[in-house]
Amino acid sequence: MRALAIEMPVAPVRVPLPRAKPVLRSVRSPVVPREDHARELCTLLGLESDMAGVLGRLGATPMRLRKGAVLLRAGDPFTALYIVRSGFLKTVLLSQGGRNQVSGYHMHGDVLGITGISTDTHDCDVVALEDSEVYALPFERIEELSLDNRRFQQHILCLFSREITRRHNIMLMLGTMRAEQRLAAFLLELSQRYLVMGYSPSEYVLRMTREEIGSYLGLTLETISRLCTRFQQQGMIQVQGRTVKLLDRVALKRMIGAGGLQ
Amino acid sequence: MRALAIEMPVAPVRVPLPRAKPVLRSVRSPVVPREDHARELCTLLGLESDMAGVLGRLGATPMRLRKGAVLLRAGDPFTALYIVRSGFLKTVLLSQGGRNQVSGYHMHGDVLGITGISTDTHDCDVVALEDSEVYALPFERIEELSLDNRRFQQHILCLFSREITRRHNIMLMLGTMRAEQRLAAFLLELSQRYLVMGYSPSEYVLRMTREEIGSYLGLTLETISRLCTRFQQQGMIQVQGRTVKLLDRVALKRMIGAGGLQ
DNA sequence: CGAAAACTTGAAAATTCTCAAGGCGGGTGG
DNA sequence: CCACCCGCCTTGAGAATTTTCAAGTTTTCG
Repeated sequence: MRALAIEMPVAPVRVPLPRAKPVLRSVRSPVVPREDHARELCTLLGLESDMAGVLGRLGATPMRLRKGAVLLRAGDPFTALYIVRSGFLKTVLLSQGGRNQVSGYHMHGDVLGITGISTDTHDCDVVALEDSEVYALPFERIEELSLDNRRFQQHILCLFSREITRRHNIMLMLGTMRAEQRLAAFLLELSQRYLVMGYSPSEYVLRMTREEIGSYLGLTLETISRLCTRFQQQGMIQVQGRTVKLLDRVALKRMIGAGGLQ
Repeated sequence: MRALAIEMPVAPVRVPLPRAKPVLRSVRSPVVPREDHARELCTLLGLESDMAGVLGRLGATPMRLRKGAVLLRAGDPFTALYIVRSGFLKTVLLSQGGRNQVSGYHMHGDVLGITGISTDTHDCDVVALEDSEVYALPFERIEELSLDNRRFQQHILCLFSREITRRHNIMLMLGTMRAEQRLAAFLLELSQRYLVMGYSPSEYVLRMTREEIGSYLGLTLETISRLCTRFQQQGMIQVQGRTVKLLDRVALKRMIGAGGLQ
């Protein structure tokens, strides 16, 4: 483990989830009974609560990351998978030629580090874009549990499959959409994620710079900036620094649907 | 199974693998003892041969696909994974907006259909670009075997992980390379695959149209065509219809390394 | 052999990048 | 507390890349 600014273990942050969907200015964790990590893991992984007993044997270690902290660095030995409890992280792919690209943004419930399995080494950096909490799930234990428990095994495979599907969507975006469509898709994707997490889907704060958005979308920061301005002029969104309001969701969706390459 | 032009079962095609690396005009299968599918699966999956006994319980079904035949169509129920024995196939991603993109080309040893797991439904088309043979591996049996056999389980997970890594490389290509770099990377990738399979890495026949190459690379067919011409003028390759000779591999690699977005 | 599909090439248009300059904002040290 | 600095963002103009449209050629296959 080469991550530096990591403190552990974590006492869950006790911030009650407001009833009305709040503007997400900072991602916080739901209230969880202290020490009962297993039950929370059930939720995070999307398993039924009767699996909590089984998950207890995983030996999940909660970790806290300060903003800017590195959870994984390319080249780190692979020992565990990670699942995000709270906060916001990015994954950065690196290639031989100094090429690099943000390949994903991660929040509550996302799984990190899967690609390390085949090479026993992680192939990308994972960095916290704000104070975050993750659980480290020792991979050996995951394998053991999978051998024991069919439902758990199915769930793990399902999870892997979903990760591939997510990449497929990114590939479709990079390969077939033009700039404005990519940004619209990106904004709506974030919106959807926040909605599922119980936050306002129509107003949120970006956790990444224009440059990072551009990297993820295969565009330059200037293009992102210009598009934000244009979308605002067209009345589809309102941008104020990193705060975004989606004013015309329908128009954004229409923009994605129409045209594109070819 | 909605695939139509499928005949089964298969008597392995008996074409001896020439000693000198032949120009790959048509992908053929290596000689395999009749009926001993399990042993061949070991090779295809990259498992040691002592796993053949275990693999026998998979109940792998060989299938033969004529050129143009559809192995999977988006929406098909998920029941099995497939592994390519011979031939050449493409995967086509489809999205709501009529958007579609070739997301991969597959040959000897590649696994298909992984993304179906999470939704119980396949989300992309798989089409044979030439006469091909695949094994269908009933997913239930894969799960059962995984519960029984740790090494097999590890291998399956490893395989999934590798598939994600493959997507990562495509994302890097689409997100950070310009047209000429993408094509160079594509040609070298094919070359590498053929080398591993024991065919000439410096001369091969493309199995797909310019349009399909373009779709995979996020470019138009005209761009592909122009780039082929230009690469030829620059003496890096020689193209004659679908036959490609790589004349200056170093130049191609240099082209990928240099520059790009940003 | 003929039709259809695939490919090449040109020219103009559109998109996106690059380079450059300036503004905003938040945090730090004086 | 204020000024300053640094990172981040915006905007413009010109350049480069890639697409689009159009026409003609070659190849494939029944």
